[in-house]
Amino acid sequence: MKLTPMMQSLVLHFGEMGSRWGLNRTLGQMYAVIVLTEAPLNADQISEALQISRSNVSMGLKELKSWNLIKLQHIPGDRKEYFSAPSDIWEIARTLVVERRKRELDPTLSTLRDALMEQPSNESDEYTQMRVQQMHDLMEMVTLWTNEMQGMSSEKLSALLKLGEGISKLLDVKDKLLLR
Amino acid sequence: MKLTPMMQSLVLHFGEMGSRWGLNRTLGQMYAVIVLTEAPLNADQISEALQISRSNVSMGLKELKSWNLIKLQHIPGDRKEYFSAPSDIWEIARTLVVERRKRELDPTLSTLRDALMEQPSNESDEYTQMRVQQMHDLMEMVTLWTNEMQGMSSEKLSALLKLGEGISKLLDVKDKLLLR
DNA sequence: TACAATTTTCACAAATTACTGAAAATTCAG
DNA sequence: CTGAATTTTCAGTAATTTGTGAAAATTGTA
Repeated sequence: MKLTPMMQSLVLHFGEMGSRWGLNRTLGQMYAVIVLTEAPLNADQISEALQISRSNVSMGLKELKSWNLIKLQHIPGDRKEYFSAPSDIWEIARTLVVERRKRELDPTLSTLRDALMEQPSNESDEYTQMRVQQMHDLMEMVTLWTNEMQGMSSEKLSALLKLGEGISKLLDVKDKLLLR
Repeated sequence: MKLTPMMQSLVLHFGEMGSRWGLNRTLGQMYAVIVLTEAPLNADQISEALQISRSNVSMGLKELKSWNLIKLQHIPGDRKEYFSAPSDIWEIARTLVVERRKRELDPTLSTLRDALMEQPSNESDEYTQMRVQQMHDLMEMVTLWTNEMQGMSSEKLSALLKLGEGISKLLDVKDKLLLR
């Protein structure tokens, strides 16, 4: 499978970004090619398109599966496995958010809770615990929020994000309503 | 500077997480010790606390400065430079969000725009462009949203996050109000 | 200005992470 | 059940990233 120049440059860019997104170069490139191609792709096609070894593709697919970012499908009369990305970009975004939260927040939340259970050994530990408490509360709110996001339809999510600066005004309105 | 066991374990944890947060182990540890200690710290203290070389600390501080995560201050009668984190945890969160956006979204947004300007070479490129458009729109909304966040006070931000599942209901209410 | 204290830079070394090819394991059509 | 097709694993290697010490640059006081 040969990539068009447009695809080529997008794939290269997503490769660069991959590492900044907690994935890595190859994973970024692989996901780019899967997301940006309409037809489901098999491992050999990805391997050829990106000029990387078949085994590397296998490992990458394993990782993408663990992120729930790809869908496996079969094509009648073909024994190979084909992969595609969700057609709804909001579904991809929701998945990315929840998976990153799992990896970036959940373990920390648990460590922070442990620290809060400990007995402070001196006044310095007391300050530490105070900060830990603040971080914990903040992260817990973010967690609740991302959970909420999981239950929202793409339409609703889109409407929420479109609010943009409106969110600030909406909050004010809410306060007014409750003050009555 | 010797770390208490509580600090020690928190610092180790934030080291582990550092790499998942787009920083790296040392940067995570450094920021943990700065955030969790009340008094401002100088490079030698950090170097000693984390058992890493003075030059490594210097590079780490440079990086933390570029993230706007630390404040430089001077202590009367001492020529050394001392660093501390903002006391408001929400300020730290806001900074993290905007800096990650700069690194993780802005460059991609620009690449996506470039791809949208190009002339599709065939129907496959047309599909690609359609997806690029979707990603672009989504990322632009997120950008607007994070900008909005920058202008919000810690109190308001906290109130917004506390809404939790309330946000969904609030959105419904908003629609009702507008439908009248 | 001179110089000691402090910070920064940078070439190299160490550590970590990613990639490959070969071999093992699995899958499924006949 | 067999065996060819396909996927996965894994040990070794390659590439990248991170950390160090020595030297250079900067800072600020006397």
